[in-house]
Amino acid sequence: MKGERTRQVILDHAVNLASVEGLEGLTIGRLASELKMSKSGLFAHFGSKEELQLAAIEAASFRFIDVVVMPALKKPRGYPRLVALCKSWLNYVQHSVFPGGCFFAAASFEFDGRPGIVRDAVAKQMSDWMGALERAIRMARDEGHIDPKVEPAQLAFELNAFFFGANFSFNLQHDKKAFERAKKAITRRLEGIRISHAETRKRRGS
Amino acid sequence: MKGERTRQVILDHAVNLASVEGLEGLTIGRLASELKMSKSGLFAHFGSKEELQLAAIEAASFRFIDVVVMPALKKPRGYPRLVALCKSWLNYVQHSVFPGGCFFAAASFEFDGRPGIVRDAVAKQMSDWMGALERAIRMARDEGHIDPKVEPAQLAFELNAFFFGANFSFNLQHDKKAFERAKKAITRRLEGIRISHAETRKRRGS
DNA sequence: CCTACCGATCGGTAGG
DNA sequence: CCTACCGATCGGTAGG
Repeated sequence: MKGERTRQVILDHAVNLASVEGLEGLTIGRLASELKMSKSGLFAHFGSKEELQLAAIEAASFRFIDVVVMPALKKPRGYPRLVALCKSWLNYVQHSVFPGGCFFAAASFEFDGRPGIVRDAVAKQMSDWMGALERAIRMARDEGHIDPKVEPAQLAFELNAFFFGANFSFNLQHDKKAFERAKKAITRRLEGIRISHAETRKRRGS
Repeated sequence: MKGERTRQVILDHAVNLASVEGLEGLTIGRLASELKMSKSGLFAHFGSKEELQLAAIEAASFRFIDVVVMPALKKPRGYPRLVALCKSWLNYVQHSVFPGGCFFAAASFEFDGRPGIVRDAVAKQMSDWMGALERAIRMARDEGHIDPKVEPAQLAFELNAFFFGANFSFNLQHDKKAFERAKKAITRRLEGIRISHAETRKRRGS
């Protein structure tokens, strides 16, 4: 129906605006005027600013999954998928999928000092993402592609830190070497724990 | 004089408030009511919200230098000072020197998608900090404490990413292992490029 | 989805 | 440093 389509148009714009102005800086008045709607007409779709924020977080997560996670899932599980996930994250920031930089990095640092259900929703999205990253690492380990002593949560922490670092260097510092640096850091870390094909076969005893 | 003292009290509070609510979320009205001053009396110290934001950034930088940079400078240049800098950064977040988490990490992600002089001031503070980190690395290299092939800017990028990662895990995720993870990541990276005392003497030909 | 409105708060000013 | 304001905008409501 039409109401649902309008809602999607609103949310798409809300997500872009929030990535620049923050989830608190996102205002119903500005959103309405940019979309040439009345404030109350737009407001009626959500019922409160908090609901709008929660809906924006959900919409941003769909976009993130679409652009970062899904393409990587086409790669075979193990080392190739893990590398694909890292590459598509860096691409996602490089192509400014959200105009103000990574929506979730911004939201994480905006809400990390405040309580509330918006913060909880941001934290949930981030731990879902860290969980996905961890699973990709665990699979690579179970496939015998990386050192079995690797702790998935530790490596996920480090990779995510490099992603945040790339987002920071690129968007705040406008450093052209941001992605080169992040790639170098990630590659060194992953190559350091990689097990060669020959070694993988040997370990499997095949 | 008394005006200057009042100004410091205001800025001290402004910095704390901004670390939680963001530099845009910092409002003159709330600041005034928490300090039991009139809005206009407080306002007169700065002349505009933008000037208040710039003054808060400067005050935050003094606090940061005091707590993170100065103590590390007491250590001998080279590897010990580099390690001290990393440790005091993690301590700084662990002890919540700013109640809402690292002021500069928050400000970086808040302003990374917007133009203006506040953004420029945040970017300047961050590149000053990255510069200090780079210098500490370069000294360690020049002292023969770490592999001469290390690129200071690359390593500074990586260490800073781990700091942001620790801030994220600790403040948003309330992960008790945040600092353990960051320490492990930093230690592995630094130990990997470290040159032993014996080796340092040999390379110097002494 | 709209117009018309509400009280509260925003940054900022006048005048002292 | 204050009181007393200003226009603009905030989130939200009434009624259609």
